[in-house]
Amino acid sequence: MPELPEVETVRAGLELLLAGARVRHARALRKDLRTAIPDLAGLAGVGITAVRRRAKYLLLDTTGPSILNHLGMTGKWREGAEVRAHDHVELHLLDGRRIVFNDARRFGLFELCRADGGHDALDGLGPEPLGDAFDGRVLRAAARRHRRSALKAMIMDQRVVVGVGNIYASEACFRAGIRPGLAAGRVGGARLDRLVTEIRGVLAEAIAKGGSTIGDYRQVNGLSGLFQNQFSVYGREGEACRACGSRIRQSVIGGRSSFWCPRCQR
DNA sequence: CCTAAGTCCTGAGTGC
DNA sequence: TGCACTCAGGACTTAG
Repeated sequence: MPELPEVETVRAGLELLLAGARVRHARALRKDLRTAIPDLAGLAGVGITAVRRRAKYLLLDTTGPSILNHLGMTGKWREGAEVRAHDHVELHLLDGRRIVFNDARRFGLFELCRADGGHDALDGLGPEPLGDAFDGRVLRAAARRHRRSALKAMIMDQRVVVGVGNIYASEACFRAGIRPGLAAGRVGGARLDRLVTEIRGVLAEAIAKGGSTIGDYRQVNGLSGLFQNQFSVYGREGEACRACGSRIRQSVIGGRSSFWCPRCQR
Protein backbone atom coordinates (compact mmCIF):
# COMPACT_ATOMS: atom_id res chain seq x y z
CA MET A 1 0.00 0.00 0.00
CA PRO A 2 0.61 3.49 0.22
CA GLU A 3 2.72 4.11 3.28
CA LEU A 4 2.57 7.26 5.36
CA PRO A 5 3.80 9.68 2.66
CA GLU A 6 1.29 8.37 0.13
CA VAL A 7 -1.58 8.39 2.62
CA GLU A 8 -0.67 11.91 3.70
CA THR A 9 -0.61 13.02 0.05
CA VAL A 10 -4.02 11.47 -0.53
CA ARG A 11 -5.28 13.16 2.63
CA ALA A 12 -4.23 16.56 1.38
CA GLY A 13 -5.86 15.94 -1.99
CA LEU A 14 -9.09 14.68 -0.44
CA GLU A 15 -9.24 17.67 1.85
CA LEU A 16 -9.15 19.96 -1.18
CA LEU A 17 -12.01 18.00 -2.75
CA LEU A 18 -14.16 17.45 0.30
CA ALA A 19 -13.63 19.97 3.10
CA GLY A 20 -16.75 22.10 3.37
CA ALA A 21 -18.72 19.94 0.94
CA ARG A 22 -22.10 18.44 1.74
CA VAL A 23 -23.03 14.83 0.96
CA ARG A 24 -26.32 14.28 -0.81
CA HIS A 25 -26.02 10.53 -0.37
CA ALA A 26 -23.36 7.84 -0.06
CA ARG A 27 -23.61 4.39 -1.58
CA ALA A 28 -21.56 1.17 -1.59
CA LEU A 29 -21.41 -0.38 -5.07
CA ARG A 30 -19.82 -3.52 -3.64
CA LYS A 31 -19.30 -4.13 0.05
CA ASP A 32 -16.58 -6.78 0.07
CA LEU A 33 -13.46 -5.07 1.32
CA ARG A 34 -11.32 -6.47 4.16
CA THR A 35 -14.46 -6.05 6.23
CA ALA A 36 -17.95 -5.52 4.83
CA ILE A 37 -18.77 -1.88 4.21
CA PRO A 38 -21.55 -0.87 6.65
CA ASP A 39 -24.85 0.81 5.83
CA LEU A 40 -24.03 4.35 4.66
CA ALA A 41 -27.56 5.80 4.85
CA GLY A 42 -26.49 7.86 7.88
CA LEU A 43 -24.19 9.93 5.68
CA ALA A 44 -27.04 11.47 3.70
CA GLY A 45 -27.05 15.21 4.25
CA VAL A 46 -23.91 15.45 6.37
CA GLY A 47 -21.28 18.12 5.88
CA ILE A 48 -17.62 17.13 5.64
CA THR A 49 -15.64 19.17 8.13
CA ALA A 50 -12.09 17.82 7.91
CA VAL A 51 -9.93 15.08 6.42
CA ARG A 52 -7.38 13.76 8.89
CA ARG A 53 -4.79 10.98 8.94
CA ARG A 54 -3.80 8.66 11.79
CA ALA A 55 -1.08 6.15 10.92
CA LYS A 56 -2.03 4.84 7.44
CA TYR A 57 -5.73 5.47 8.07
CA LEU A 58 -7.75 8.34 6.66
CA LEU A 59 -10.48 9.89 8.81
CA LEU A 60 -13.21 11.91 7.11
CA ASP A 61 -14.93 13.95 9.79
CA THR A 62 -18.51 14.91 9.13
CA THR A 63 -21.37 16.54 11.00
CA GLY A 64 -22.52 12.92 11.45
CA PRO A 65 -20.33 9.82 11.90
CA SER A 66 -16.66 10.00 10.90
CA ILE A 67 -15.54 7.73 8.07
CA LEU A 68 -12.52 5.48 8.67
CA ASN A 69 -10.71 4.45 5.48
CA HIS A 70 -7.57 2.42 4.81
CA LEU A 71 -6.14 2.20 1.29
CA GLY A 72 -4.78 -1.32 1.74
CA MET A 73 -2.42 -1.99 -1.17
CA THR A 74 -4.41 -0.54 -4.05
CA GLY A 75 -7.03 1.81 -2.61
CA LYS A 76 -7.58 5.04 -4.56
CA TRP A 77 -9.82 8.09 -4.37
CA ARG A 78 -10.84 10.11 -7.40
CA GLU A 79 -13.47 12.53 -8.63
CA GLY A 80 -15.53 11.61 -11.67
CA ALA A 81 -18.90 10.46 -12.93
CA GLU A 82 -17.56 7.42 -14.81
CA VAL A 83 -18.04 4.05 -13.07
CA ARG A 84 -14.94 1.85 -13.22
CA ALA A 85 -14.13 -1.72 -12.23
CA HIS A 86 -13.52 -2.04 -8.48
CA ASP A 87 -15.37 1.12 -7.54
CA HIS A 88 -16.55 0.41 -3.99
CA VAL A 89 -18.00 3.59 -2.50
CA GLU A 90 -19.35 6.73 -4.10
CA LEU A 91 -20.04 9.98 -2.29
CA HIS A 92 -22.54 12.09 -4.22
CA LEU A 93 -22.17 15.71 -3.19
CA LEU A 94 -24.87 18.38 -3.17
CA ASP A 95 -22.90 20.34 -5.78
CA GLY A 96 -23.16 17.39 -8.18
CA ARG A 97 -19.66 15.98 -7.91
CA ARG A 98 -19.09 12.23 -7.44
CA ILE A 99 -16.13 11.23 -5.25
CA VAL A 100 -15.20 7.54 -5.44
CA PHE A 101 -13.19 5.04 -3.43
CA ASN A 102 -11.84 2.26 -5.66
CA ASP A 103 -9.82 -0.78 -4.50
CA ALA A 104 -8.87 -3.55 -6.93
CA ARG A 105 -7.24 -5.90 -4.43
CA ARG A 106 -9.82 -5.21 -1.72
CA PHE A 107 -7.32 -5.10 1.15
CA GLY A 108 -8.70 -1.68 2.05
CA LEU A 109 -11.16 -0.72 4.76
CA PHE A 110 -14.20 1.54 4.72
CA GLU A 111 -16.08 1.82 8.00
CA LEU A 112 -17.81 4.33 10.22
CA CYS A 113 -16.42 5.40 13.57
CA ARG A 114 -18.28 5.05 16.86
CA ALA A 115 -20.28 7.98 18.19
CA ASP A 116 -17.27 8.96 20.33
CA GLY A 117 -15.17 9.23 17.16
CA GLY A 118 -13.01 6.19 17.95
CA HIS A 119 -12.63 2.85 16.19
CA ASP A 120 -11.14 -0.47 17.27
CA ALA A 121 -8.70 -0.37 14.36
CA LEU A 122 -7.04 2.69 15.88
CA ASP A 123 -6.45 1.07 19.27
CA GLY A 124 -2.90 0.03 20.08
CA LEU A 125 -1.21 2.02 17.33
CA GLY A 126 2.25 3.40 18.09
CA PRO A 127 3.27 7.06 17.89
CA GLU A 128 3.25 9.14 14.72
CA PRO A 129 6.83 9.12 13.36
CA LEU A 130 6.78 12.86 12.65
CA GLY A 131 5.39 13.77 16.08
CA ASP A 132 7.14 14.54 19.35
CA ALA A 133 6.18 11.21 20.93
CA PHE A 134 8.51 9.29 18.59
CA ASP A 135 12.09 9.35 19.83
CA GLY A 136 15.04 7.11 20.63
CA ARG A 137 13.41 5.84 23.78
CA VAL A 138 10.56 4.38 21.74
CA LEU A 139 12.91 2.29 19.59
CA ARG A 140 15.13 1.32 22.53
CA ALA A 141 12.13 -0.01 24.44
CA ALA A 142 10.84 -1.79 21.33
CA ALA A 143 14.25 -3.34 20.65
CA ARG A 144 14.26 -4.87 24.13
CA ARG A 145 10.89 -6.49 23.53
CA HIS A 146 11.50 -7.51 19.92
CA ARG A 147 15.14 -8.39 20.48
CA ARG A 148 15.23 -11.43 18.19
CA SER A 149 13.19 -10.04 15.33
CA ALA A 150 14.76 -8.28 12.38
CA LEU A 151 15.19 -4.55 12.85
CA LYS A 152 13.28 -3.83 9.64
CA ALA A 153 10.32 -5.92 10.77
CA MET A 154 10.34 -4.05 14.08
CA ILE A 155 10.04 -0.59 12.54
CA MET A 156 7.23 -1.85 10.28
CA ASP A 157 5.27 -3.01 13.35
CA GLN A 158 2.48 -0.43 13.63
CA ARG A 159 2.39 -0.89 17.42
CA VAL A 160 5.99 0.35 17.63
CA VAL A 161 5.73 3.32 15.28
CA VAL A 162 3.11 3.92 12.59
CA GLY A 163 3.36 4.72 8.92
CA VAL A 164 6.58 2.91 8.00
CA GLY A 165 5.93 0.26 5.35
CA ASN A 166 8.09 -1.95 3.18
CA ILE A 167 9.63 0.74 0.99
CA TYR A 168 10.53 3.34 3.61
CA ALA A 169 11.74 0.69 6.08
CA SER A 170 14.46 -0.36 3.61
CA GLU A 171 15.26 3.28 2.80
CA ALA A 172 15.50 4.30 6.47
CA CYS A 173 17.78 1.37 7.32
CA PHE A 174 20.05 2.37 4.44
CA ARG A 175 20.24 5.98 5.58
CA ALA A 176 20.99 4.83 9.14
CA GLY A 177 23.72 2.45 7.92
CA ILE A 178 22.15 -0.59 9.57
CA ARG A 179 21.47 -3.97 7.98
CA PRO A 180 17.72 -4.56 7.90
CA GLY A 181 18.02 -8.22 8.93
CA LEU A 182 20.02 -7.53 12.09
CA ALA A 183 18.29 -8.71 15.27
CA ALA A 184 16.83 -5.60 16.89
CA GLY A 185 18.35 -6.50 20.25
CA ARG A 186 21.85 -6.31 18.76
CA VAL A 187 21.50 -2.72 17.60
CA GLY A 188 22.91 -0.20 20.08
CA GLY A 189 21.06 2.80 21.44
CA ALA A 190 23.03 5.39 19.50
CA ARG A 191 22.26 3.59 16.25
CA LEU A 192 18.57 3.46 17.15
CA ASP A 193 18.66 7.21 17.78
CA ARG A 194 20.11 7.63 14.32
CA LEU A 195 17.40 5.42 12.87
CA VAL A 196 14.73 7.67 14.40
CA THR A 197 16.30 10.65 12.63
CA GLU A 198 16.46 8.82 9.30
CA ILE A 199 12.87 7.51 9.50
CA ARG A 200 11.65 11.05 10.07
CA GLY A 201 13.86 12.40 7.32
CA VAL A 202 12.90 9.94 4.61
CA LEU A 203 9.18 10.22 5.36
CA ALA A 204 9.29 14.03 5.33
CA GLU A 205 11.18 14.10 2.03
CA ALA A 206 8.75 11.64 0.48
CA ILE A 207 5.73 13.70 1.56
CA ALA A 208 7.33 16.74 -0.06
CA LYS A 209 7.58 14.74 -3.32
CA GLY A 210 3.97 13.57 -3.25
CA GLY A 211 4.90 10.01 -2.25
CA SER A 212 6.25 7.17 -4.37
CA THR A 213 4.44 5.66 -7.35
CA ILE A 214 5.13 1.94 -7.83
CA GLY A 215 2.49 0.31 -9.95
CA ASP A 216 -0.80 2.05 -9.45
CA TYR A 217 -0.57 4.54 -6.58
CA ARG A 218 -1.76 7.97 -7.69
CA GLN A 219 -2.49 11.22 -5.95
CA VAL A 220 -6.16 12.21 -5.83
CA ASN A 221 -5.58 14.54 -8.77
CA GLY A 222 -4.26 11.60 -10.83
CA LEU A 223 -0.61 12.62 -10.78
CA SER A 224 2.17 10.18 -9.87
CA GLY A 225 4.37 10.68 -6.85
CA LEU A 226 8.01 11.52 -7.47
CA PHE A 227 9.92 9.99 -4.58
CA GLN A 228 10.42 6.65 -6.37
CA ASN A 229 13.12 8.42 -8.37
CA GLN A 230 15.11 8.98 -5.18
CA PHE A 231 15.20 5.45 -3.83
CA SER A 232 18.62 4.50 -2.53
CA VAL A 233 17.97 0.76 -2.32
CA TYR A 234 14.30 -0.22 -2.80
CA GLY A 235 13.84 -2.18 -6.02
CA ARG A 236 17.51 -1.64 -6.95
CA GLU A 237 18.81 -5.19 -6.52
CA GLY A 238 22.03 -5.70 -8.50
CA GLU A 239 22.41 -1.99 -9.25
CA ALA A 240 25.28 0.11 -7.92
CA CYS A 241 24.96 1.77 -4.53
CA ARG A 242 24.91 5.51 -5.15
CA ALA A 243 27.22 6.00 -2.17
CA CYS A 244 29.89 3.31 -2.61
CA GLY A 245 29.23 1.48 -5.88
CA SER A 246 28.62 -1.93 -4.31
CA ARG A 247 25.81 -4.03 -5.74
CA ILE A 248 22.56 -3.62 -3.84
CA ARG A 249 21.36 -6.90 -2.38
CA GLN A 250 17.87 -8.27 -1.89
CA SER A 251 16.48 -10.86 0.49
CA VAL A 252 13.26 -11.75 2.24
CA ILE A 253 13.05 -10.46 5.82
CA GLY A 254 9.91 -11.01 7.84
CA GLY A 255 8.22 -12.25 4.68
CA ARG A 256 8.85 -9.01 2.81
CA SER A 257 11.30 -8.24 0.03
CA SER A 258 14.12 -6.14 1.46
CA PHE A 259 17.03 -4.25 -0.07
CA TRP A 260 20.35 -3.07 1.35
CA CYS A 261 23.95 -2.19 0.56
CA PRO A 262 26.40 -4.77 1.92
CA ARG A 263 29.11 -2.14 2.38
CA CYS A 264 27.25 0.91 3.66
CA GLN A 265 25.10 -1.09 6.06
CA ARG A 266 26.54 -3.13 8.92
C1' DC B 1 4.78 -19.02 -13.14
C1' DC B 2 6.33 -14.85 -10.43
C1' DT B 3 5.70 -10.36 -7.86
C1' DA B 4 3.34 -6.37 -5.45
C1' DA B 5 2.72 -0.20 -1.28
C1' DG B 6 -0.79 -4.02 4.24
C1' DT B 7 -2.86 -6.32 7.87
C1' DC B 8 -4.63 -10.20 10.39
C1' DC B 9 -4.53 -14.84 12.15
C1' DT B 10 -2.36 -19.10 13.53
C1' DG B 11 0.71 -21.94 15.90
C1' DA B 12 5.24 -22.76 17.66
C1' DG B 13 8.63 -20.93 20.63
C1' DT B 14 10.38 -18.12 24.62
C1' DG B 15 10.76 -16.45 29.18
C1' DC B 16 9.05 -15.12 33.61
C1' DT C 1 2.83 -25.77 34.65
C1' DG C 2 0.58 -21.60 33.19
C1' DC C 3 0.35 -17.54 31.04
C1' DA C 4 1.49 -13.75 28.13
C1' DC C 5 4.10 -12.47 24.95
C1' DT C 6 7.22 -12.81 20.54
C1' DC C 7 8.02 -14.25 15.89
C1' DA C 8 7.65 -16.56 11.27
C1' DG C 9 4.65 -17.98 7.82
C1' DG C 10 0.55 -17.97 5.33
C1' DA C 11 -3.91 -16.03 3.84
C1' DC C 12 -6.63 -12.58 1.76
C1' DT C 13 -7.05 -10.39 -3.61
C1' DT C 14 -6.31 -8.72 -8.53
C1' DA C 15 -3.25 -7.22 -12.06
C1' DG C 16 0.80 -7.07 -14.74
